[in-house]
Amino acid sequence: MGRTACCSRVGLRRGPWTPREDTLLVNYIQLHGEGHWRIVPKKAGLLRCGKSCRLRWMNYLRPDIKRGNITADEDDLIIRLHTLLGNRWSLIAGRLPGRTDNEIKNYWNSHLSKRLNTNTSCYKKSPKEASKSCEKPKSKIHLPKPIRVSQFSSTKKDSFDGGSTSMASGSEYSAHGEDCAEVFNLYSLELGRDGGGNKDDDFVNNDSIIIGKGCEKSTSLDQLSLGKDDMLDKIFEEYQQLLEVEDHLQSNFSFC
DNA sequence: AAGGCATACAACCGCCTTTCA
DNA sequence: ATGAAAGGCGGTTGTATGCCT
Repeated sequence: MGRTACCSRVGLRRGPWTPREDTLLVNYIQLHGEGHWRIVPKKAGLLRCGKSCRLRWMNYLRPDIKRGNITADEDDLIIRLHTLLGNRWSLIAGRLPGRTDNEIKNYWNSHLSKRLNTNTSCYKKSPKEASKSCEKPKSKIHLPKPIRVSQFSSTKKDSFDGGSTSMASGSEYSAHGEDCAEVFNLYSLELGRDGGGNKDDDFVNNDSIIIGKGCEKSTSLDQLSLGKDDMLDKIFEEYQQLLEVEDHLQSNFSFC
């Protein structure tokens, strides 16, 4: 509370990272793993704040980051997920292996938001009707901010387990637990069949929420550490579910 | 060729949540 | 129970690059 930004301390470098700094950071993390970002710069010999190191690693240096253009499939998935989840980039990124929240956020801001703003056509409406009543395509079904559930959130210890996938695994937790339940609640709200009672109660307390195949709230470590293929399968299944639910929503609501 | 403008994206900021002593 | 530290997230900014006139 009321702390100054760590990067504002005098003597610390800011701005673009040099290749040498990247190398120092990568070498350090390969040796010691992620986490304890506060001490990373000191130990790695960097004149950066810990937060800056974390950001650089998460958004740029991690070996599992997929670089290059967003594919059409990813593009489509981002749009659909954004429709359901809003600006919750980390959740969206959790469903796009190798993509970072920052990258998706940038992509959205520079490409998709403009594209969608100019595309005022309405779902399944005649051009006539659309031009009459559509101001904007419905793209927001926002929930209150989700509560982080400690059961699923990785602890500081967890994040220091030496893996290169701390962030990714955290996202996987989300992808298969927390936000699935959340999306389920969201679907329930939209479909007018509240899962019963306070959705936050469900979200937090109901250990047996079943979203459908491939999206159950699970607490098993085995399930949390899914293999890459399993993860991709699950993502694909969830994608299909999103499509189905979206179709359902479209047939139940008039969007404009 | 040069200047202005638009775009893309890396990086920073500030706030919130979680953890732990 | 409480407060500080650390991690995480979304919004915003700064700058490099490309395109257009």
